[in-house]
Amino acid sequence: MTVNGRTRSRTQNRQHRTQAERREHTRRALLDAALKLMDAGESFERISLRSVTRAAGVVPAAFYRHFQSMDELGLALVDESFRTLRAMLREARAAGLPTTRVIARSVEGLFEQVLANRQHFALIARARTSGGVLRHTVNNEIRLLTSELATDLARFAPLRAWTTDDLNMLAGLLVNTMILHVAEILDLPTNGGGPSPEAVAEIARTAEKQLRLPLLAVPHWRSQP
Amino acid sequence: MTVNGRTRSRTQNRQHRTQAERREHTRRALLDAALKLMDAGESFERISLRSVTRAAGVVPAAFYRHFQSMDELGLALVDESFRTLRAMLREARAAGLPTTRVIARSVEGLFEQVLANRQHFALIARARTSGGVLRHTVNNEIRLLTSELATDLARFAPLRAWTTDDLNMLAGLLVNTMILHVAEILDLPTNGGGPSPEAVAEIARTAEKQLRLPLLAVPHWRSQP
DNA sequence: TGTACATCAGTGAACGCGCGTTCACTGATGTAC
DNA sequence: TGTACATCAGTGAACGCGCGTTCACTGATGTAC
Repeated sequence: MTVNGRTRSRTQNRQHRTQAERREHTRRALLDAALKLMDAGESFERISLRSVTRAAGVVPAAFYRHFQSMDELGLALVDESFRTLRAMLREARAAGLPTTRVIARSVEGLFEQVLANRQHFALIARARTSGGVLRHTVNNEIRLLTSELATDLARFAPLRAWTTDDLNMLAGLLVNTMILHVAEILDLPTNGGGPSPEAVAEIARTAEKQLRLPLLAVPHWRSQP
Repeated sequence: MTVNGRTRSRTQNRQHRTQAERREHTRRALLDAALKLMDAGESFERISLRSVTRAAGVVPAAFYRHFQSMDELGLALVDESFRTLRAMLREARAAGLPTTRVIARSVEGLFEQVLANRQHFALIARARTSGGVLRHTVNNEIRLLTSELATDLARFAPLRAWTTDDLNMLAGLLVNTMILHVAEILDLPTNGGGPSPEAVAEIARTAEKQLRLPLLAVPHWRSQP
């Protein structure tokens, strides 16, 4: 590959013919570069604009053709990540509610999705306690998901008499528990391809128990304002 | 105050006569400066060595008389913070276990301590999901506290038949829940002195319910290996 | 279809800045006699 | 107690580096005729 060849392929963004395609290609490269750096263990705050453009194979100044700042890129990533998560939840709801082993199946399904979308979930898990704009956005999204879960829960017979407040309390407990275990999954050492299935199964077992325990108490809880 | 006077007071570290006192004074100033910066919202990773020395009123090079790196200072802070937390827990245990309103009292006590030691708890809460050395240290300490709680729980009659695994599962659920709410307390807007008592009480109410619910299920749980 | 001009994604060089780290130094405290 | 020397916490200047941001530019794609 000649110097000339390399230069041409960079400025032309290879196989993309139209400007719109080139533009989208670079934008994606920037987003993916940031996700890759986060997945490699860096917290979003620590990632520099220059390291993103470097990983995307583009000059630093090119960044500004797509985002005004790293914060803006971060918000785009949060958006994208929650779109992944919501799509997953929508599918899970559409599939109907199996009455047997609901909990075990849900945990399995979530963990599968987490491993299939490592980068998006790592962003959410990491940004949740970071400084800056991302933290608030992520926490708001999580609050939203929690109250959606509360609405779902309200449909179950044993929970119909519960106050909204108590439903949110229960949903919050379940969501928080799952977030912890998702973070654990993402922290697992990953020797080529993913963490060991045994380690994942171990975490899944604990997660299932921690979900089952509070639900077991439902019939004995007296919900009052 | 003359230029001469200012210079003298800086090099002499004011009222400290012995070298040991001077040394300790500066070390404390560095630790406190880092805590102050974290309490102000920065994540530990983002705090620069120079900003710490600046806030401590000392020249950057002086830092190295006390710590080899920011990581070393961070570990000293984690140590200190968990010493605070452990002291609190030890006291709570020594005070005996009130049989009525255990949960409400525990939550109140913890939240009081959190507000009295904002900086130490903010460090723990923030470092838990940061990158770098601090995260592992903090998570190990939390795992340790969790298994200590499991040991305590084993003394209660309804839990005597539980497996160690299940006790740890329960303790993990309780600890994780409390960590979430401690983080919420620390996130509350603080208008001079501390967050509004109403906001704290609201979080306390949710926390109490989220602890009470799984405990309510204890008599109905069949613990088996 | 062919030509002349406009658009604009990406370039490359430059800037000033705060960073971590080094070093020889200063001057107050500590110590041996 | 007084003196001479050692120790060492903190100084101040300097370094090279990666950072975010700016700018005039280049050259391929898009468009009007």
